[in-house]
Amino acid sequence: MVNYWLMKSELDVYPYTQLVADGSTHWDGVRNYQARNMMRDAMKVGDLVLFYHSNCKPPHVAGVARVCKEGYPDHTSWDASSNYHDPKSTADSPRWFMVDIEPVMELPDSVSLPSVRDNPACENMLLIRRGQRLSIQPVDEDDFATILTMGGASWDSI
DNA sequence: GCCAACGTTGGC
DNA sequence: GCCAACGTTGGC
Repeated sequence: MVNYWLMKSELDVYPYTQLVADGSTHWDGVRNYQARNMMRDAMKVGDLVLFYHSNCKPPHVAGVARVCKEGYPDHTSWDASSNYHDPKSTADSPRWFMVDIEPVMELPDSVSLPSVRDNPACENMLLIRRGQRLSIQPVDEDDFATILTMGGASWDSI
């Protein structure tokens, strides 16, 4: 069974175009337990991801990605030279986990946060819930399909 | 730059 | 275990 997710990336830190250029990437640096648990336990190879650009005007869903490697320890957590270093995490007892994702397709039309907020079909999405900060969120299949349509795409284009 | 929301830390 | 202080996220 395929699950659906939304992953946030700051536009000026790691945009979707960079994922396309890289071919795939490991989603390191997540230091939030809820997000970690999703990557460690719930995200499976083949799951589809809405790639969301935050910290830009307007924030928007830029493309679709796919999980290509399931949860494994985030090695940056025990790398003392990394910005993401956590002294409580070691290679023997890793505290933080990541997945790998690969690009599937850039949306023909990016889907802005205001447009999601204005679409009644999206009213239950976590993304527009007040105070919602999670950088990785589960997405219902219906909502995933709605965003695809709003982005000028469809299941056939995946 | 501001600030609301929320997670984490650490003293008690 | 409580809770105040602090840090971070992220839209605006």
